[in-house]
Amino acid sequence: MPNAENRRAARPVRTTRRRPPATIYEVARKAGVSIATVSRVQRRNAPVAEATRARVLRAIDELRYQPSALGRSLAMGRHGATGIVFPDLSGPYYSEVILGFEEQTAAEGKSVLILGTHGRDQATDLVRDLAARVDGLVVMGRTIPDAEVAALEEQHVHVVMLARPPTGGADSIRTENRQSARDLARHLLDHGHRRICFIGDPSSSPDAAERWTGFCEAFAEAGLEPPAAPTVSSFRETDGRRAALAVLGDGEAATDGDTAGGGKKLRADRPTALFCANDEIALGAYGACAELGLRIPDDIAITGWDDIPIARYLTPPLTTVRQPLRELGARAARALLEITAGERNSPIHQVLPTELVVRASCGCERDEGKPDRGGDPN
Amino acid sequence: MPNAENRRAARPVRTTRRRPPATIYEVARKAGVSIATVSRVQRRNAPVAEATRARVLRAIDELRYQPSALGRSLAMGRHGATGIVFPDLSGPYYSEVILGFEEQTAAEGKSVLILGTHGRDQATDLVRDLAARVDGLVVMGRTIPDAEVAALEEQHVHVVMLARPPTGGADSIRTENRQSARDLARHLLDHGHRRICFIGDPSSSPDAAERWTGFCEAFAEAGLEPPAAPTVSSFRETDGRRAALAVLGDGEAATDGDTAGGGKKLRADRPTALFCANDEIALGAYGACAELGLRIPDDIAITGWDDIPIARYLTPPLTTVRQPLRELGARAARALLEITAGERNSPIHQVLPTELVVRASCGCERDEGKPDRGGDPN
DNA sequence: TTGTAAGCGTTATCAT
DNA sequence: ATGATAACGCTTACAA
Repeated sequence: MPNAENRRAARPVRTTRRRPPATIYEVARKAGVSIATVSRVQRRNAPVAEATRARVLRAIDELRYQPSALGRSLAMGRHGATGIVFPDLSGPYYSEVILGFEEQTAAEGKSVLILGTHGRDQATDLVRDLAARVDGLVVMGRTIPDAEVAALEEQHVHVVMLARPPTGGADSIRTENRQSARDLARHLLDHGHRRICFIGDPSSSPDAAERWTGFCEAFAEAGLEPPAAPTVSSFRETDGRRAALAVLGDGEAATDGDTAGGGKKLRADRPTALFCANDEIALGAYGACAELGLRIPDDIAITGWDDIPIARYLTPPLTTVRQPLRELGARAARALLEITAGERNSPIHQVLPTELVVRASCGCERDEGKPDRGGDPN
Repeated sequence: MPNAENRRAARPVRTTRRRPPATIYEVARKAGVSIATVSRVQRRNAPVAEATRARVLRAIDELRYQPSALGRSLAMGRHGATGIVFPDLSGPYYSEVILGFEEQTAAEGKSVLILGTHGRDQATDLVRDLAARVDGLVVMGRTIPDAEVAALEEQHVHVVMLARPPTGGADSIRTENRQSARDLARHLLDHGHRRICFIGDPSSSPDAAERWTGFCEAFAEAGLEPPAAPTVSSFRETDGRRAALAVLGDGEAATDGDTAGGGKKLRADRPTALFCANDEIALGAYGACAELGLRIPDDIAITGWDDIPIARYLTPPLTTVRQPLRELGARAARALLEITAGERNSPIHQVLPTELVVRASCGCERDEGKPDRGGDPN
């Protein structure tokens, strides 16, 4: 057995001599009752005589007793916590989703654990470990393979898929992509553009894949031949810049750090519009155009996706597609809370609508109001 | 708000009848050993015969055994998790800090719990509850009162203060404010400005208070009389706009929703420069100026704080002060990991340097390169 | 090298 | 209304 002696003695003195936290036993002894009674006093429902309750309460107060979350969870068989897993945690996308998720979950008195896999190869282990600490978790996109999701469910961890099509018996919450992409591409076609380049990586995420599909469908509907393939780029600004430079410039080395850009030589067959898979890529494209001396939207039209806060402040303001990010997180939370509470035993699948936000970067003149964004709390 | 119509209804019951997760006992029985041996196989250090280990490993695999984090934590007396508490979770500030915090903590194999108090009055209870689930936690700014921090330490929860001066025996990590604020205000004075207005709320956070102090010191150093008081505003864009409208306009109702603004009438004694306590406020000020027909920086200079991603994309680009946000989170994590690991028993206090980022909104011409920002992972 | 058994701090089921 | 006491799943002296 773990020797209690050691535990309390060993610590190399932090000036304030702190005694170990009080347990339910100490409270019981001090109040002259059994631990069962102390426990009852804590759980509201149980019947306890007013007098006893008062005594116990006083003991609790004097001992500054705080029940052990561990002991309680073990006894009850539930963690009272949920987790959310993302491939990455940087950027406006995640913070909004997390915000929505946390708000809902905390309101329910549950704790929130977050995990970013950051492309680490032990991602599966990390997720598995997280799963062992929560009653259920939300997994985003292609963070982990389908098989792993199944394994998780096997382990009795309720899981909700975020921005990913249904898998197994898990709930799923996504935003609409295909139709919006089709509308946006159609909009570009209506502007008269014919050589439109899709910048993004359909193989990197379900969302990107659907945007690419919708993009192609717009061409088909217009009786046009869609581009054979997308110009691959991750969802990062620097990568977007590189990709834009590649399709617009004439191949002069466009190294990442090369501020001078690839010179001003432009490709003859360059596209007249760039359909970026997200706003960060569009941001990179803006930079590339600046380097190449291309004016937006006169020389080239650009569209993004997400409507991140920066979008409306760019010059020209970025035409994009807004996703209800916070709502996405909130719904994921609600779904998870429902299943962990056993209120539902058959999976539901939701697809939240997105909204085309037409600004000036596509060639339109329109613009609109101002938003409020949360901020530095200090 | 998206419609719930698309919630697809019930597919019969969850088909997979899931048996409860395997325990260490089942593994032991299946492998023909004692639970102690199974436990030993899991903790690497313990000596176990190769043959036995193999048998146990196989049983673990077949049973898909995953040790209970609860049981383990209870037995070991540690949670293997840390928490971080913010007053709010929206905006670029938090996401960056959290990112830095999570990276460090996850790398150590520990889980991360996050909590936003969102001004809820039960904030203290929420924090106390969180504290019961972690080995230590980081508390930002004025989320909870000093007394509560002390109480937490009493409960054996290690705490690290973030963006807040030292309290009790807790570690503290902050960014430099006073000197930078002085430098920035001085810069404005050097531009010839004399009526400079500080927009922010010193009473809302230690950071804001220090910025106000430094701001005033710059005047004193220049032999000038500093403004008597700041123009109070929370850290939000809408509030910043309202405040800016109040000091610049001549009092026409500047209601929040009033897109038309307060007309074009300007105050005669209006300031020639706005020193905003953070970038969000500056953003609101930009909007206010647009409404009032004031050109930046010709008619009025504006500065912010934080250097949020949007800052460099504004027209004109915003002069501001950059804080090492991710580093702030990372350091907080490291400090926490050190104390929970018992590697240190006397508190340390760090103040990270900030960097003045001069762009065009203050009246300077300079500008600089492009950044990369994390993003939508889909 | 391996097994036995005593905790860890709760909740919950019995009796009383 | 209250008290014993058995779980809950694990780690770890100590014995064998």
